[in-house]
Amino acid sequence: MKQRKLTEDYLRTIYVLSRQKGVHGSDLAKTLCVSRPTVSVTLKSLSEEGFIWLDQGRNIHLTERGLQIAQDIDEQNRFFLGLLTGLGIEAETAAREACEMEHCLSPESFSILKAALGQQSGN
Amino acid sequence: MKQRKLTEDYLRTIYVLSRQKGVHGSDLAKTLCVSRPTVSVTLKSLSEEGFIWLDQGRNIHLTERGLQIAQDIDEQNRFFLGLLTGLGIEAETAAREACEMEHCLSPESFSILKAALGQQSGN
DNA sequence: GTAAGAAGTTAGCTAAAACTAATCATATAT
DNA sequence: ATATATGATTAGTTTTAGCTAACTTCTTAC
Repeated sequence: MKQRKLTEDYLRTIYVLSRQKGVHGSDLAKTLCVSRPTVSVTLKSLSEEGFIWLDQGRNIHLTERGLQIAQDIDEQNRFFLGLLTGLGIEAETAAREACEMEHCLSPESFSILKAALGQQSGN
Repeated sequence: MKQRKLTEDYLRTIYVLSRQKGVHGSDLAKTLCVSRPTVSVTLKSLSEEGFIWLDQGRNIHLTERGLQIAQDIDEQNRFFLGLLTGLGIEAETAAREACEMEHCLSPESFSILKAALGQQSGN
């Protein structure tokens, strides 16, 4: 796994989906719009890197380390989404752009930005 | 040329360097920290896509289309750099993160964000 | 109990973007 | 004028991340 964005997209998706129900590889394939073999290979490397683990029912779970990243990225996503939609940018555009912005800042930089702009975006 | 970020990084670098002097492939290799052959191949595709052209002295020039992108990305870079450093984030971190953020927003979304936050960042 | 279907994996391919090594071209210095 | 050094390109390799096709499992229906 080389690209940070790819790891973060998988972890955030697992995090969001797992709040509804058990997450399987096929759910990720659907949500991330990639094939099941691609998911299979990517999950193997995420598992080897200690971000996720699989139970006996093939449900995907985040490790402590994976969860920390997923929560940070998810919070950044919601922050930037709120900021952009709050400025009147169309929902689909804002969603696409927030999905890019969520990968730019370290947790430290993000918390500084959030503290400075928090009031404007409603978060 | 598939990745938008790659195109934009090249165009912005050409734009910035060309305000000092004529830009050659070797200058880009140095600034972007890639090999000369990589620059050569990338410039070929940027040229085929109508973003740049080369004069007889092998100086690289932006086309109208390339210049528009380069100026937009450069302005976004300076905006985000100002925003992050203005919040007290360390210069090197801010530079690295601004170089990511500059690729996230469309010109339209950026101009809305700039209008809303312009006063805080000093831009 | 077996057939069908859904989920997962393996194998093999492709494209993008990087690299090194080698070659080609040009320009400068003596 | 020729040798050296600088710059550009070509060829060939590697890695990452995607794909399809084929195979394996597992579950469920009859």
